[in-house]
Order: sequence, then structure tokens, then C-alpha cells
Amino acid sequence: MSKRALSVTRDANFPEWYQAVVRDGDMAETSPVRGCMIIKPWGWGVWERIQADLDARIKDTGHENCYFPLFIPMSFIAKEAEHVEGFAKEMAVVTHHRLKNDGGKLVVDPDAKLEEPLIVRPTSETIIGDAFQRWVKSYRDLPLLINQWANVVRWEMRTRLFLRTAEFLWQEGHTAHADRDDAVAETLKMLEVYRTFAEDVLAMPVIAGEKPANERFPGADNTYSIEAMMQDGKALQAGTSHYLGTHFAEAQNIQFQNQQGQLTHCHTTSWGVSTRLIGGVIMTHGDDDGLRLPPMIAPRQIVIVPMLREKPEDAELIEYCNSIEKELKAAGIRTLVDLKPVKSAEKRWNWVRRGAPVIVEVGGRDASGGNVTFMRRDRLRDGDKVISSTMARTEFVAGAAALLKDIQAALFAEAKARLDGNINTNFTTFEQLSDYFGPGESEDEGGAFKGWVRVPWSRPEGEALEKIADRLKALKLTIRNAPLVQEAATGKCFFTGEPAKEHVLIARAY
RNA sequence: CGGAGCGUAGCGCAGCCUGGUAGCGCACUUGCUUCGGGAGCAAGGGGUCGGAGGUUCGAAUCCUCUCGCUCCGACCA
Repeated sequence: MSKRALSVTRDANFPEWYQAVVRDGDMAETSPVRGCMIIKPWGWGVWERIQADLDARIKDTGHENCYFPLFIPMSFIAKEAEHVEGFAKEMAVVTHHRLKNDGGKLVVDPDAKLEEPLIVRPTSETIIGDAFQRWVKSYRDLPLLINQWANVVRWEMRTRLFLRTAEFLWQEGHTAHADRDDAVAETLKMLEVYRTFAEDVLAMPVIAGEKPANERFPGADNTYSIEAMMQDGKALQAGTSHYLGTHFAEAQNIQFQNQQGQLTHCHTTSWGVSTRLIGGVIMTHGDDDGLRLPPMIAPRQIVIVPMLREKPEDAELIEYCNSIEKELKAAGIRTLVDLKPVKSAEKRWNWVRRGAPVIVEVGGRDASGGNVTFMRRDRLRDGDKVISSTMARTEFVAGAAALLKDIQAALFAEAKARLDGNINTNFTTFEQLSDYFGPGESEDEGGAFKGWVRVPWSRPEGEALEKIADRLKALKLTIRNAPLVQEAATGKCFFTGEPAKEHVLIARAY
């Protein structure tokens, strides 16, 4: 049996496998600062691809980018009651502005205390709202459609690279509208942007839907999400879009004069996706040999590894590879000839672990025959055997763009089949649900693939919903969302027995 | 912040119980031989054993405190 490129398999230990992919795929590493990550060049390249593509989509829908400060006056965050409640426990706070040398020891200067502490933004509703309050005067100023790419900090108890870090990178859209309909339409429009982006670019199928009341963003009237199914069957909330009603507008005095001359509060929205998407890509597409990147976000789509032998004929081989690279680049394909003075076999496996979509290996015989030998990362093996194909370089170059498209589509199809095939709709009683998922206490049980469950419900709120959430929590389950696209619900609510209004998805989640 | 486990070379670990001055595999460096594919042999380099204090002639090993990490809970994009 030939060995795998990683030391852990998904089946043996999914969390450990995830860490191995992140590390051995050169994506990121932990930092000296607790809970924060160092994103390495390959991982950063993926983020740059995500940014570039999504940014274009955000601009295409009429939004403009800008930038607000990292620090927010503490009083700002206190303005919206639910918002404070939701974020207060995880704030990084700046209280001083100077250090001093105290007998050879560097200490915080107690004389340099800030009059008002600054918090490091966990999200920017409050500071952007403060600007909106000044920017919006008239109905002619609306809608106000703003986005920013930024880092935010939430002092999480437990962190995992990309999935949950104390500092993470994201984009946050903030918009203000004249009325509810316009704001809700915006909220749903951006959810749809996220859905198509996740599916078309990340090849990550998701289900877009509305969060139950208990999972709403602090201060939102409605929260929508896209949810993706990871290879261990758990759900990952991959993006959110919030209709904030007039809560923030009222708290921050964001008002405009309408056409009738009346002073009216705006309806606002916010929406965001983060570096967590990269974690989603890893857990959607990775295999036991490492990462498999969808071509659209791979920093290098085709990597050419010349089989160098430290002999004079190497020069000719390098020239051959360079000329192929030139042709591929001309076709708009991100290509690299890996000339690092490392053994070819090692370079191959490094690119396998990094998930380069196509790895081309060129030896002397290929070169003299005008051929290339290549591997598709999405179909690396037949059983344990590595699959490689040889074809004429002209044919390869001519078909390269189509090959990448095919890989992109194959990765999506594979993930889509997993999502579609693992939503159980047969449960009718809580006992069945409980028996199926078990208490989920042991790691073994937690590790087994369970997938999701879809049940009809009556959309309870308040105390009734809390009770349901508690019962689910005992099984480590949560309601993910009520899919926007679903057939009409008939019969009784799975939880309350009252007439059902819609279906919701239940799953274990990250 | 509660429960459990773990910090020894870049990575993975042994040594600790029964104190005697640090070792294995991979990786790294050099040489030779190999090489249509994750090679073999040989010779090397690298560690104040997480930190501080204590016991002792002597501490990776025993004691106390402390910091950090991982997993499980609570919290969350």
C-alpha cells in the first residue's frame, strides 16, 4: 500500500486531520498571540482570490468600499442593548496609550490611562452607524450601500485556525434604507450573493435560510445564513446577512426626511463572510492526501515540476517547462514552474498537500517527445495508486482551461451529492432524533458521520423556542436555518405538535 | 471560566515512577551511489528538557508556584 501524504485520515480523527491539512498544506499556523493565526503565503493567496472575486460581486450589486477605524469608543457599543449583551463578554479593550521603563522593566504607564476605553471592533455596526447618522439627511441619500474589508477581534474561549480565531478577517457590508421592504430585499440579495459565491467559486454547496430567533445576531430583526455540510456531517455557518430593522437607527439617531418632509428612522442591514470560508473549503474538499483547492481560488492552478537531475540537460528541461508556462499564462491560467532545489518527488507531494488543482511532472522523455505528464488533484488516486496521464503539450495547453473548469465542477458535484444525500427527512419524534444522534458525549460518537435532519415546525418563539433549543442542546444539536427554498410544510410541528409552518434543518455545528 | 491531558531539537515521541549531567524516528548539512518518481550508505549540525523558586553533593526526573497548548463543556462567524 502506498502511503498517504498526511499522517492522519479523516476517518481516524477528523479534528486532527483538519489541523494536519492546515499545517502540511502551508495554509496557516498558530501565532505567539493566543488564538490568533499567521496566514502563510499559500493560505493568503487563497484569501486574496476570495477577496478579489467576492469584492467584484459586492461592487456589482452597487456597494462601495471604505474603511473605518479599528478602535471604537466604548460608549458606542453600549447604545444598542441587545448588541452590548451579545458582544460584551468577548471584547478586547484598550485602556492605556503609553508604556514606561520601570527599573529596567517595561510596564504600562498608569498615568497614561485613556479617559474613555477603546474597544477593538468585534463588528462595526456602531461606528459605521455613527457615520451614517451624519451622512444621511434626506431620502435622496438612500439607500446608502457600504462595505469594508477589515480585521475584527472577538476574544473567544476556544479557537481553531480559520474556523474560529480571536482575530479574523472579513468583509462587513452595512447599508441604510428608506423602508423595510428595501432593507429586507437588500438582506436577501446579499444572502444570494453569498450563496452563489460559495457554490460557484468555492465549489461549496450551501443552504440559504433564516435563522431561528434564538440564533439571531444581537440586535437584528431577522438573521439569514448559508450553511455548508462538512465531511464529518457537521454544519458550518459560512455567511450571515441581517435585517436590523430600525434598532440601530433608533439607538444612533440615523434619520432622514422623507418626501413628505417627515423625519424618519432608516432601516439598516449588515452582512459578512470571513476567513472561516477557508476552513469550510478545507473541510468540504480536503482528502487524506491534504487540501484540494477549487481552481477558482487556487493561487496556482497548474504547477509544473521539472524532474531535474543536476545534470547539464536540466537547462533544456527548464526551458521546455518555461515555454509551457508561458503558453498557460497567456491563456490566463495561474501557473508556476517549481524550480526549488528540492527532490522532485518531494515537490510533488508538497503540491499534493497544498491542493494545487493540476500538478504537471515533466521529465526528459516528456520533453523530447513534446509531452507532459500530469495529475488531477481531485482524482489523485485509483485505490491507492496515483493516477497520472501523459499527453502532447499542445493538446494539454489547449485543454487546460477546460480541465480546470472540469475540476471545479467535479469538486462541486462531489460536495453537492454529499449535502443532498445526507439530509434525513424521516424523523417524526424527538425520540428518533435522540436515538439517532445519541448524547454525543464520547469522541467516537461525535466523530461518526450523522448528517443533518429536516423537520416541519411551527416557528415558535420566546420561551417555547428556548425550551426546544435546550432539548436539542443536550444532543449537541442546533437549528441551523429554515431554508428559503422548500416545499410547503404540512402536518404538525416536530416539537410542539401545532400546525407546521415551514421546515428547519437540525445539525451539529462548528 | 469548569473538567481532563500534555509541554524534552523544526515535527512526532522515549526517558521521569526507582535523581548521576539527554536519546530515537522524520526533517536539516556534507560526501558517495542511486533516481520516470515519497531512494541507500556514511559522516555531521542542532536542545539552558515551557518558566520561576525549592529539596539535594547532583534535578528533564522529587516538591511548590506560574505560563502555554490540546481535547471536552459554557460562548461564538
